[in-house]
Amino acid sequence: MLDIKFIRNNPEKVKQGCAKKQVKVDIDLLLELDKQRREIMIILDEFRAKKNKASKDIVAAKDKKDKKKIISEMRKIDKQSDKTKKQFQKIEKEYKKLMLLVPNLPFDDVPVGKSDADNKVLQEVGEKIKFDFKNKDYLEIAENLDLIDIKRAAKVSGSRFGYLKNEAVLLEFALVNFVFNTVLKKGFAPVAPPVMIKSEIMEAMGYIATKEDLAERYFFEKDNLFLVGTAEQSIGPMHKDEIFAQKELPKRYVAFSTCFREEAGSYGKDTRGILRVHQFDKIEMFSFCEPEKSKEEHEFFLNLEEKLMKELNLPYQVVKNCSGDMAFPTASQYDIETWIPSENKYRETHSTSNCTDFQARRLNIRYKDSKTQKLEFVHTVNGTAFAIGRTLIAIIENYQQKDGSVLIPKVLQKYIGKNKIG
RNA sequence: GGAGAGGUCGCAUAGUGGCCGAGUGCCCCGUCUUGGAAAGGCGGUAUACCGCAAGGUAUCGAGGGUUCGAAUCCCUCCCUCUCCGCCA
Repeated sequence: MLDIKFIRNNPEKVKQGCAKKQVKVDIDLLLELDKQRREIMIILDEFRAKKNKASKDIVAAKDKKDKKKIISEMRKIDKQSDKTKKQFQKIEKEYKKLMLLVPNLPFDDVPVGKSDADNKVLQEVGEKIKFDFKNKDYLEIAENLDLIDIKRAAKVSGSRFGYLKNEAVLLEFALVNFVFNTVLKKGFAPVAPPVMIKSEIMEAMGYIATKEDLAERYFFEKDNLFLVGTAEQSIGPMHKDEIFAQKELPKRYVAFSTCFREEAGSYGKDTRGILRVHQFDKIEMFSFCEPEKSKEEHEFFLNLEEKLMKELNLPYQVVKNCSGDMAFPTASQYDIETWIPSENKYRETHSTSNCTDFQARRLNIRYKDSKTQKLEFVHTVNGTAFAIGRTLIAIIENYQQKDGSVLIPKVLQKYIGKNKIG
């Protein structure tokens, strides 16, 4: 949520920001509703002030006749104020609805663009392996080594599901341990969060504002619960309605969770294997920090992601997402794309976002400035440590050997107790 | 799933229709005392919105209702706890 005062003072900037983000929302209507609701609010406050005063007069009045007189007057006023109240509630409801449709605005340095095609590559890191044999794609290797079973998953769950088996599972837990050992030193608290969250929480996190977003989510109507698409959606609201002391910040979490995505808008896209599935496990980092430090924290997250990638020795590129490819609550975003030899291209494996105070405002998460003693909204930053499925794909493809086996990345070997699969 | 109890200002509690935005204790902050501290004394201590301001309004889990007036009464929902059942 944006600050209505900011929208009032910078309507053109907000409109431009929405346009850059490819979000259609009627800012003029919003401002008109805002104006109306404030006008009515003043009238309503006057009614209430009158009523409050009358209440005191009733108590103070000694004479019964006086009391009756005041009470009958108040009955009349009540009818008017009820009308005003109804009017106010109607406008307020529309106003709030519209407010929720306004996305976070991109920073000025975010490249303007429509889709991921307009993202800007910042740098390529690591050397793409040149195979001296005909390299295979990960699924073929994984099926040969009995690491991934799509066929049986289709039988049991349908398309876009997969069983991980044998060393793939060991690799998953190795990655989890590797990440935890790395980031716990940086002050992250580990969390295994709920993966079902209330609809109002999903809304506050800014992930069901658009039709596309909504279509992407799994929802249990009878329980009013959404399945999370990322642990971010469960970690952010942990501190809803809370106030941090300044010294507690940055408050960092690293969460392991399963993630659920409908992939409704991707029919026919990446239908093979486990690249794009309805369910996958992911380790996600999240931070609540001071407003002035969120850019720094965002860079820190990107650096951590790169550090993890470098330790796995996987070639990747860093991408600065364009305005149209950023999520609704995001002001600035980087993706890391990892080299997939069989496709001869980089594929998205990581994403880190600075959501500024957009989520904190909706969730009412603040901190007390130790100098001014004032309450301010925190900023939230999130980032992928590893999306397990896609990381497995990258490992299998980049570490494959001529004989069909797969080497295990050095930093993971100690968790598995061997250096090779197959 | 069945039966019951309950949700008040950071915490603990008081408060059963007007004297309650709300008392008390603890915590915290300031201050006095001290070489310094503890103890003690005194004072302070919610947030949001509207307004240039004075000030006004709202908030006792959430939302509705009754009433001139609701923390207090009624309804719905959410959450917590206890016992029973089921269960990893």
